[in-house]
Amino acid sequence: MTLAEKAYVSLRKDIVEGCFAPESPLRLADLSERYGMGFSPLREALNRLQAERLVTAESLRGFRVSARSLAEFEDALHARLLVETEALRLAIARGDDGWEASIVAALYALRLQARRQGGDVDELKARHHAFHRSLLVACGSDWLMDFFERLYAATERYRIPALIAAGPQKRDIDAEHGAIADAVLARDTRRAEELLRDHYLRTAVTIRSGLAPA
Amino acid sequence: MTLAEKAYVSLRKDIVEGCFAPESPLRLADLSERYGMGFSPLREALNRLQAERLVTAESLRGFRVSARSLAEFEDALHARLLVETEALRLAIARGDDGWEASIVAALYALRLQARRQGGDVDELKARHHAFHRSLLVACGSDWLMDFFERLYAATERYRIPALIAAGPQKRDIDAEHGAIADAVLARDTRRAEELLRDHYLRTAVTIRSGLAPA
DNA sequence: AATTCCATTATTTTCGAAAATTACTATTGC
DNA sequence: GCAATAGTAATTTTCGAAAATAATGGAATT
Repeated sequence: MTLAEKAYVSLRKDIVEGCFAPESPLRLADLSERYGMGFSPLREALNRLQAERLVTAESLRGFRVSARSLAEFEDALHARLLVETEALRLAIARGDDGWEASIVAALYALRLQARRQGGDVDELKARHHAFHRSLLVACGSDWLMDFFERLYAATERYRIPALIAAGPQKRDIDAEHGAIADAVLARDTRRAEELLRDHYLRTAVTIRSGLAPA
Repeated sequence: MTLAEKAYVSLRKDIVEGCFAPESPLRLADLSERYGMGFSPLREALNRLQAERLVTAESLRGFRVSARSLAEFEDALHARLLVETEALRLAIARGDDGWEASIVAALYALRLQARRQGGDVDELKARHHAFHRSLLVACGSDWLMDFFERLYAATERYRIPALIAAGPQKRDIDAEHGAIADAVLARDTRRAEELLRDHYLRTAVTIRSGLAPA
């Protein structure tokens, strides 16, 4: 893996996880020290992230972490529902046995990590992402999967801080995931779409309440 | 405008217009000579285009123009219909007088250029793009507009060569545009969606017939 | 003849410095 | 006191060379 690729992965993770505050400038000298590389690979990574809307660039004034706002979250949520319900419909129509098995496996792995007390939070996030991706991956559309990845990252920037702010959840998220998986495996398109939609709308409620005061 | 931005604009245009054959390698030395700049701004532009799926990169083997295939075209078309019908619905629901006026203006400008014999083809393409964008811009969703721009570029890579290959059109594209604009201005969501859909599906027929032999 | 190995060449990737631009600070003039 | 300004520092952007890696071609070996 080249340095530019490493820079892309690290920066993307750190931005999504909120290590850099929204709108804070991403100075090359700082990044160079933080990640231990020269300017060139960092600039390449920043350009990729710019195309993904995770960072913004202004001519001759460098790069900043993209702003967060309620409006942008609502927009991303709306786009996400559009993209994911369509991808889910296609996946249920097209998915084969291997796809079904991969959903079961992803859900199982997610639950293992969720129940492990004091487990690695990064690993939990990765498995959560993997589960949601597994539901859609059989849609067979590179474009929809690309949009899914973008929107997942965009909304994750809101979800993580909101979860921390909201404290203990009243929701049984594990059960929600289970119900979605059941509906998908039963090829019940309408029910799966509805459950996935509700799942995201419930998360949105938490995020909105955490975002309103800020 | 920085050199990297110029490189991005030029490269994007040249790739969409097919100046570089699909899958052909984009060698830095060649690009450096073609665009009259060093490697750094070119690499930054290529990284942005990679995030947009117009170029592909392989570690330590540089960049290539993304492949074209019937499957990818069908995928992009499908995603485009999903995104644009939703954006159109929102725009019709939300657009104000200024938006309506901008559609009338864009259509008028497009027709002027289309009827000008021997006019600048680049200008015609730009106005065609501007007209289609004007229909959607009132949707108020940055994400959907972002996806629109991506998918427009992706499908334009197929449309231009197909138009050349197909020769004189039997379609009255001008009338199709007019009908779409009329339906949108009448706020007839269902009809507007249907006409836009048909418009793209007709273009798709031409593209498929031009792509099948290749 | 086919294959492996090595040397050479071509190309990408990265760095460090130079150039260009912006941001900051202190000073001047009113 | 405050705006304009010149000078300085900080920062981004770009270049050219160096380092790293891949591709090529030819000789030696099986």
